Parts: sequence; structure tokens; C-alpha cells
Amino acid sequence: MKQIQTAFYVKEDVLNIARSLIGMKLMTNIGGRLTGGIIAETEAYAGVHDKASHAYGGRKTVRTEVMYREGGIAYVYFSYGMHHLFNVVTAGAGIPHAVLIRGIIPQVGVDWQLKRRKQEMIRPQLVNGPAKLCQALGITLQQNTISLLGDSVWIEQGEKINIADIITCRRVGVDYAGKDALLPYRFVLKHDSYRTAKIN
DNA sequence: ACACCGATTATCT
DNA sequence: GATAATCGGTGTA
Repeated sequence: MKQIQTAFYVKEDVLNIARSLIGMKLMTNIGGRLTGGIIAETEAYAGVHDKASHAYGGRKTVRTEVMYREGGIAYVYFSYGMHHLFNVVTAGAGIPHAVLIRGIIPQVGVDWQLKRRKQEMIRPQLVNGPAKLCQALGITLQQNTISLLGDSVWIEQGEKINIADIITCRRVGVDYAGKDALLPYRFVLKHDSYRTAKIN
């Protein structure tokens, strides 16, 4: 079994999971195309107490219901009328934790990733954002709620990362969360040549 | 380098 | 009817 197993996803320390995901490989096999890359940037969303989380205050809607399920599944949502964002649901059932994947280093099926992104060359802007990597890997609302233990979208062991090579900083685009926008819930791989995003 | 802004629609209130 | 865990293009320097 190459897929990371349920025991990893159901832990309650979402920050630790978000940091541990750095260096692992996010893989998709969608439309007969095998694509993937090393996870280089993540953000933790810590459920009901985190003002930046879609589940803040126990908010439960058609969209966010998936966050309350047992960890190890995908939470994909559609934003700004044109972008898909991919999260890993974590913790046990009833605890709506999630980790947003914000950047990868393309590794598998790079030609398909370029094609999906309508680009010719491998450049930082290929996959250095949450909506960009979804487009490159073919992730859409179709993948919402699917198990990460299946053979369509999954995470597998990747490179061993030294903890000193991970930058911890503030999350992006969550100003509406007030004080919680300042929390150090974002993890970024140092020396990622595909990253151009600013570190706060 | 950085600031500004328009695109476009599922989902929520 | 309003909002949005973004992106890419344009403009100024």
C-alpha cells in the first residue's frame, strides 16, 4: 500500500499533520493521467475555534459538512467563481479540521500538468498556488469527499524533510479572520524553486 | 518590484 | 443579493 493510511489523518494535531505533509507526494490519477508532486506548502485550518476556518463556530452547511467526517478524505471547494481549492480532511469524525495544500513541486506527469495549465515551460507559476495545483492535477468538485486511500487522489511517502527546512508563517488571504489571521499555521518548504509567494 | 483590478459562479444568508 | 482560503494581466517605477 503506497497510500498514507488512515492513522495518519485521524490525529487531532492538525498543525503537526500540516507540517508532516511537507515533503510527501500528492498524486492524482484522473482521466487516465497520472500526475503528482512533492507537497511544498500547506496551511492548517483548526476547526471550530479557528476564525479562518469554514467550520468556525461549528458552522455546518452543505459545503462544509465533509470537514466533519473522519480524516483521510478530500475537501474540495470552488472559490471566486473559477478556482478549485484542495484540502485534506483530518481528525476523527465530528472534528472539522483540514489542511489546505497550497503548493507542490511537479514530479510525475509533468507534461499533463503543463497541458492542463496551458503552459509550455516548467516555471514557478505552474503550481505555486492552491488553485493552480488543482488545475495541474485535474482536481475539481468531482473529487470532493473522495477517500485519499483510493486510486484517484492520494498521498504517499515522499522525501524526508529536515524540520529546519520548513518555514512557519502566517496564512494567506484570511484577513477576515481578525486575530486568527496572524496565527503561524502556514508551512513552507525552504529552497522550493517553484515558490514565489511572500513569507509573512 | 509592487499595487490594483476584473473575471465568474457555487454557496451561503 | 453578497461573498469568496485566487489568479493573471496591466500599469507604474
